[in-house]
Amino acid sequence: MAYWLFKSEPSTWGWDDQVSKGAAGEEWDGVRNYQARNFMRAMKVGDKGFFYHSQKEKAIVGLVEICAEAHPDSKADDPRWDCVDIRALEPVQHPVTLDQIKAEPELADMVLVRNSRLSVQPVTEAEWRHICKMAGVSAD
DNA sequence: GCCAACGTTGGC
DNA sequence: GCCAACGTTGGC
Repeated sequence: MAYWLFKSEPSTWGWDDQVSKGAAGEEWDGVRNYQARNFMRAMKVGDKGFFYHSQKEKAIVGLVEICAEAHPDSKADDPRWDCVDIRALEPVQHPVTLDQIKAEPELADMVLVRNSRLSVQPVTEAEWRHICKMAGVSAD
C-alpha cells in the first residue's frame, strides 16, 4: 500500500466538507499540476492519505482513503487532467502542525517540508507511521 | 499583505 | 527549444 498527502485550503474545501461526503467520497478535483496529477494516477483503491489544511491552520487533520482510481476530472475542460476520489476515514486525535513536522528530524525530507507548494504528495511508510503516532491514530 | 518559489505560457 | 514574463501558491 502507498501513502499520500492531500493539501487543501479549508476555506475552499476542508475536512468537514470531506466528511460530509461520507463513504461515497468525492473527486479530488481542481488539480492543475502535472506532478500532482501523476501521483494521483499512481494511486490505488485502498491507499491511504493525510488530509492537510494549508494557509492559516497548516496541520494534518484527518485520514482519507482512495476510493476510486484516476479518471478525468469532471470539472476540467481539458482532458489531460485526471483525479481520484477520496473519502474521509477518521479525524486525527491531535492535529499535527507543520511546525511539529519541521521539528522532527525523521520528517525533514518530507515533500511537505521540501516543496510546500505541491498539493498532492507521496508519503513514505516511515513518515506515515511517525505522523500517525504523533496524531494519536492507528497507522493501519 | 508580502514575497519567495515554482510552474506555465508564449514570443522569438 | 530557450527564456522572460507572468500567475499562483503558501508560509511567514
